[in-house]
Amino acid sequence: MARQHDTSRNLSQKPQPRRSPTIADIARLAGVSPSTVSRSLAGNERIGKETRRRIADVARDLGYSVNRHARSLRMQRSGILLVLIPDIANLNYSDLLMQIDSIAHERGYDIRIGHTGVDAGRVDRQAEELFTGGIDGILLTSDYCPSSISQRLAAGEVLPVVRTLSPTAPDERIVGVQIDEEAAAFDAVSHLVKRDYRRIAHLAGSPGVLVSRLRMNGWRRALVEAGLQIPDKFIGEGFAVDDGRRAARSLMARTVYPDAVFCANDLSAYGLMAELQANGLKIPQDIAVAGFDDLSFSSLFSPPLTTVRLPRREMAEASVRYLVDLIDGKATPSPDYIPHQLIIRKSSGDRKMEYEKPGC
Amino acid sequence: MARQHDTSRNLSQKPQPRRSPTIADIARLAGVSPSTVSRSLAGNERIGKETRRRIADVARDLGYSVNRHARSLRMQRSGILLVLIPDIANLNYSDLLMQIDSIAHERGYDIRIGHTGVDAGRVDRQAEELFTGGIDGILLTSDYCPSSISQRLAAGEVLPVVRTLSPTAPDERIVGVQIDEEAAAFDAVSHLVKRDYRRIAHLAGSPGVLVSRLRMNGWRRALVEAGLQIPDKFIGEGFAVDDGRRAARSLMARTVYPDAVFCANDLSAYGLMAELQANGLKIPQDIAVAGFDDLSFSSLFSPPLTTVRLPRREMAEASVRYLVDLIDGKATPSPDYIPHQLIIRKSSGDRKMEYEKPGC
DNA sequence: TTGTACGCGTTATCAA
DNA sequence: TTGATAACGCGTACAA
Repeated sequence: MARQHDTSRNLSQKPQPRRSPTIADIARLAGVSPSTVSRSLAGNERIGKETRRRIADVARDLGYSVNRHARSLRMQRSGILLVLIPDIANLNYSDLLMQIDSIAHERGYDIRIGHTGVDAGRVDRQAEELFTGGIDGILLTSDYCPSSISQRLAAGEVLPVVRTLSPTAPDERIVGVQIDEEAAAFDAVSHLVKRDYRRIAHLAGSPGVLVSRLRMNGWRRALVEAGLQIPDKFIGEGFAVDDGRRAARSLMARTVYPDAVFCANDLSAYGLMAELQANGLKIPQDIAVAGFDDLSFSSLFSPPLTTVRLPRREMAEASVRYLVDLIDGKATPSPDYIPHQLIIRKSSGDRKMEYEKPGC
Repeated sequence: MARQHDTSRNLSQKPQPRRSPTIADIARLAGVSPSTVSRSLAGNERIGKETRRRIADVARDLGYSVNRHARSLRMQRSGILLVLIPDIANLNYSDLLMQIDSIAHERGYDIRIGHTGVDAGRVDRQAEELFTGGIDGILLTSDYCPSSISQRLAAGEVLPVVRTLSPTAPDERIVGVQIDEEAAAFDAVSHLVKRDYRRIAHLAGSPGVLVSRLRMNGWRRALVEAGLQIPDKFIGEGFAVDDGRRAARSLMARTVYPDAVFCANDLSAYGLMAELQANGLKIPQDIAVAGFDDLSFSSLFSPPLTTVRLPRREMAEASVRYLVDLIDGKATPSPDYIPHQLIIRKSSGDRKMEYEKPGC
């Protein structure tokens, strides 16, 4: 029985958002024990039909919802996946993130974001929570891997960690979901060859990153198979828009221009195109361009950019599924390559074609 | 004393990632009580110098890190902010999100993302955690507000909820951090007028959204003040790229073209420009274009897009600070408008100017 | 079918 | 300066 006369406490307490209902509250009002409420709300237990209804009613009336921290503490399981992303404001990652979020949700998980590009120390701390129960698993999307993770991996522990997007394995033991980067680059460059471009330069990514080497290898192999000459130097390096701009300037400083450029990603291709166009060069008439990623803006540029479409949806799906299986302790076979696709747009138009460019 | 001979349990247990150290473990090894460990690790308590050192050493050796769920449960405080975002893959939001994340971190908070555009029911459930201790506060970035929040707000409760980016208040009681949308639109259109454009059309946003009405008002007012005719119809509606494309087609179906279009946001301006250019129209010679948002790609288009820069960094900073103050129960004055800025680029180039377009 | 008792890891209060 | 104790809200083994 509540003591009806003890109003002093109510009067003295601050206007704090009053405590939200717990299963104990429901139990009291429904005239059952807390454990019965817990079981009933969990669903799949043997509970009296009438009891179940009464509990459900009270819970609804009270606006009950479970305290996730209490549950996580008790269950030693949080239902949270940590996704490590270098840069949310990069469309390649944010698009992937959206897919991951939606698929994780289908599997009953929420995601937290670890911003590796901004503050690695902070991300390392977030990753530690894998061992304190704060998070259940980690999804890597770049070659960054928190030190605590790689240490334990090296010690032979099996951890719920999966990598996608990036083909780089910070540790061999981390399973990855990826495309065949080299084959994709090969396809893109071979397409340029087929369109009669002959001096095909490469805007390489970052030298230290495996994905750059793979895409470069694809480019090189395509040239070799076509019997074309391989330039001794790239026209530039880097994945950022400004790297593309810089590459364009260095390109235009030469005596002989390439007639096509295969860029390691779309972003740098944007910068390259913008700078070339700002200096009066026409794409693809003067120089053709191809990229890698297929960001949503690539179809909007004038001319729209030919590029390799990264199957982000499929990668998200496969990697989340794999990670969840790992968490559940189910052994699953290591996944195959996800199929990629070359999207041909006007930036690589056949140089001998007539363009529907009006005017001029 | 640990029973040295009780190895049976170690043998029988599965290769589970063994339990991570707790303060109890540290206490045992350091020869003190758990409470002392807790206080010492928390920092600002009166702890013996030697004791403190010993505890710190043991904690480091064990690789201890705090269990966030246990702490949150005990503290009734999670250190997590829920940010409601319609679409992470929209640069306007993802850029804002990055700023928010970084500033929230400075203030000691982590953020969780609520994807209102994808699954509103799910977001409503996430918002419920404000009352169960799962999250400490909510940051709104669109006009979407979870039902449980608006209900309690309507009931007069004071909640740690702040809105930014969107000028729409789902509820008057929610404080907002915003720019003067109407003035910004006015500035953009006035700039077009100054550049001698006379038939300035408007690609409106979504009719139901306040931000659309504000930007439209700014457009209208600028025309009125310049003594120009106000078209009886918009050339289209919507914020998406495809809405811009559609608007371009409807525009080109007319007998008299406008000579400039003020778009409610950059994304729709991208679509408009792409479609106009695909049909041989030149920007700005045939039609000038201005947008709103200043996404990072707007400087890359050819021609680069004139637009209103949304001060996302400043908005993130002010709104997070305000939210944290609200959580801490500090009364702060409602913030003023954040200053905006018009970024003038070539898409609104003076029509009488000679362009450095080569060729032709 | 339901209730009792306990523990998940932490911090706050109180007493020493 | 330190330790014992309780409590945050939940789920579950065990007993009834």
